[in-house]
Order: sequence, then structure tokens, then C-alpha cells
Amino acid sequence: MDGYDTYAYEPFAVTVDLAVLTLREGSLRVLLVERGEEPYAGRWALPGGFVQPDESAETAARRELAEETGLTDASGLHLEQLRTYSEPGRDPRMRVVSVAFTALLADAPEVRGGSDAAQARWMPHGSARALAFDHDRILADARDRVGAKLEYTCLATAFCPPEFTLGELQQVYETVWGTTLDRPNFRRKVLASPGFVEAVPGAARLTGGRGKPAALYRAGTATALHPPLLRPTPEGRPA
Amino acid sequence: MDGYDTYAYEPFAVTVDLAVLTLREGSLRVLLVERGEEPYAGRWALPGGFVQPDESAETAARRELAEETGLTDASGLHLEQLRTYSEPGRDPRMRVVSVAFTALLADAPEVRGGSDAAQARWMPHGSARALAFDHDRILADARDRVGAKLEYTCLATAFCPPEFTLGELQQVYETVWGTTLDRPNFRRKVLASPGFVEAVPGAARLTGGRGKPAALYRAGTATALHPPLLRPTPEGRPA
DNA sequence: TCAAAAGTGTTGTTTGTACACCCATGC
DNA sequence: GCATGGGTGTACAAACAACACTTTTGA
Repeated sequence: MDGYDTYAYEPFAVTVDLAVLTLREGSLRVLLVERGEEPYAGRWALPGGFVQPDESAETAARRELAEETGLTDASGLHLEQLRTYSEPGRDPRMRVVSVAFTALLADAPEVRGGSDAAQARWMPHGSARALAFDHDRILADARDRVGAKLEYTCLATAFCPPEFTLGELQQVYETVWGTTLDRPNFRRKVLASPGFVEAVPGAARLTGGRGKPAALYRAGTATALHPPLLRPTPEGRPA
Repeated sequence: MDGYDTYAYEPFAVTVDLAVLTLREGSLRVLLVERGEEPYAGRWALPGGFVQPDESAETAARRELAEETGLTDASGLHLEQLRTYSEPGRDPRMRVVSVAFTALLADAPEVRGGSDAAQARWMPHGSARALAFDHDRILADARDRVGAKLEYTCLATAFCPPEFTLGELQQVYETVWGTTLDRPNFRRKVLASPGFVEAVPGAARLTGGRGKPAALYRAGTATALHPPLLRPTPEGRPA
């Protein structure tokens, strides 16, 4: 950061965009809002909005999410920067630099439209297409990032409620990666990763209505996963 | 991105900051410039500057780097977004949102001061402290990110010239991680990763003036590393 | 008694690690 | 020759994948 002598800087609008992801009925869903105004009126878009003068992008992201959809931190929201999109022309009317975030949520509460959004909806990731602005790309980037981070971080627990079963945790991996995993091996790997999950003593829960009740776990204190939980190599991946 | 009806947005200045890293004489160096003006006059800082109205942050990053230090893309520059720093108050005078980049460079050409920089210098990573603004933190984040990405991407080749030996590649890992690696095993892992490096047929080069000439390799086409090249776990890491 | 889901055991293969050892070059 | 750095081989151990098997629940 330099060149303060040249105060001939151009003012930019700074916004945040949020790719809010959750799992529901075995599919990855993204929170979308329908735009009420031009440009892209009537099109679906990622929630977001302007950063206010007194707040950071992170603060703005949480505020916008609450305003537009009613989701708050209390809902167990995991928020993390994705990247910043700054191409000139990404907004047809003005120069907008947008800091994009990925947000992960355990349960998908019903959402309502808010201030600027006509309506808000959980859309299956696959059917979220032709979004406003460059949101298709942001969403694709978010999904890629999340898929990759499942391998070498404890991120998967962010998709789970405070107490969860190993089966639920496995479903996170399977849904995001679109693969199936061997249950015994998955369980062993997770339990062998110190700090990934910790057992809730004595607790158990029935999952599918049938079957043996599953032991409950909480997210551990670790954030990184060593060794990583690699996804099965789909034949022909450049590796 | 929503809420265009409320045109009461606040103008922000948008800048780029660059953590330009290279290896020289077995140590990790970062490119710093000495600030000519207040605030932080006389302090070292990461190179960077304002994003112009007609350019993206990526374009601005390349331009600033060329202006302040004379480095160009032709020098084999690898540029990639780190994250965006947007806390209010990170610049004492005005609201500045900064998109930070990590840049990796093979050789460290001599650098000259430029437009706004009194002088530019390659500083050993360890002795770069008390930088202007929040640049200490940006630099630390950059180093962490690079260290992590060495494990599961082909990023290490970005520190190497177009043709390099496996010994040089290994030194990249050892220097950034601050560890030593077993040479035979390192070689095997690298060669077993399809697309990481490709042999330059028949080529060889003497490295230390002594010893057997080493075969030369080029960066391959892959960007991800499957399986990853994990750094040896320093005893007591949370795993 | 059956199906479903959790959890344990076992086995063969792969991978990783820690070495010892040979090769080519400059001094 | 010898020091230096490149390159190969090997043997033991750890990790992984696949799959059989037991346990506990609801219907």
C-alpha cells in the first residue's frame, strides 16, 4: 500500500457476496435470493450487500445474512473468506469490488425474504444456474474450495449440528464429494485424527428410525487434519 | 450483491498489497519497500498501491510490482490472491480495503526503488518485522499459506527457474518448511506424482560446482498433488 | 425374525521411512 | 583419492482398502 500522495484514487463500491451452503435431504443446497430490481431483476443471486463505512467485510457478511434471510451466528454459522472479485464490468452500472465468503450451516432453517430480496430459498447446488452477475462462478469456486478443504481441514463438522453421529459426518463427505466411502475405514480415520471429533460420553441417538443407536460426537479443537482424509481418486484425475 | 436502491454507499479506496517471496542463499526472502511518506514514513512495507478504475486487482498487482520494483511477468512471476483485509482503522487516515496477493519468484533479480518507494530490498523473512500498517500479519498469512500449499499443490515449482534439478526443488520445501527431507524418498514421491515435473531429456547441470551433474526437469501440467507431499509432523502438532 | 444402521475384526496390499550403497564430477 | 552432490536398492513398519462379521434397535 503506497502512493498516498496521489490522492487521485477512484472511489469503489465494496460489497460482500455469500455462498451459504448446507446439507438437506442428502443434497448440497445453496441459499439464493431473488432480485427485486434491475439489473438482473427476477434472477436468483447470492445474498450480499454493501459494506458500511464502520465495518469489516466479515461484519458486513454477517449483518447482510441476518438482514436478508434471518440467519444469525447463533445458528452455528461458519464464515470464511473465499476470494475477492474485482473485474471491471462485473456490475453493469458501476465499479464494484466484491469480497466473497463461503458460509457453512448445519441445519437449514426456513428463510424469509428480507430488505432487498423478494424471496430467499434453499436451492439444490446442481440446479443453481444462470445467477445474476458473476455469481455462477463464485458459487462454483465456493464448492471447489469446500470440497478441497474437506480433505485437509476439519471443515466437515461445520455442516453438522453441535452433536452429531459419525454417519452424519460421513454423509457430509459423501454428499459434497459425490462419492461413497467405506464406513469402517472412515470411522477409523476420523477417530485416529486427534482433535477432529470428541466423544460425548454416554450419548446416543437413533438415526434412521431403525438400527443401532449411534454414539454422538462434538467437533474437536483441531482445525487442520494431519494426515488428510483424501477423496478417492476418480480414475484419470491428473493427480 | 443487492440493495442498489440504497445508493448511499460509502466510497472506499481499494488497494493491493503484495507478499513477493523468493529463495536466495537458502533463505526465504520477501520484497519490501521503504515508505517515503507518512504514515509510517521510513518504515518497511509490502509493495502495493491503488487499484485504478479500469483494472482488476490482479492487473493492479502486476502493474504496481513493475512500477515499484521493475519485476515483470516475464520474470516467471506466479501471482495468486491471498485474502482481503478490510478492518476499519487499518489505515489511520481513510477507509482502505486491500486485496493481498502472494507472489512467487524463481530468481531474485536486483530491484530498484520506484515511483513511491524510497528503496526496495529483498529481506530475509525472519528479519521482516514491524512493517507498516497490518503488513506483518499479511506476510505471516502469506507464509502460512505457501507452506500449506506446498503440501497439496505443485506450487513449489513457482520458486524454481524454468529448468531445475530435483535437489533445487527439495531445497524449496526444506527452506519454506524449515525441515530436512530424505533425498531418495523425496525424489521418488515427486516422480510418482503425475504432472508434477517432467524430465528434460538429456539435460544435466552441475549444481554445487562438485558432484554428479543433476538431471533437469520442467514444471508439469498438474496443479494439484495427489497424493500430497506431507511435511514431517513436528512432534506435538495437534495433527 | 427380519431389515437397517452402528460398530469391530482381519487380511493382503500399498505406501512410507530409514537407511546402505553406487555413480559422476572437481579438486 | 576424496569430498560432494546425484541417483538406486532394500527391508522393515505403518497405513490403507476391502470385506466379513457382530451388535442393537424398530417393525
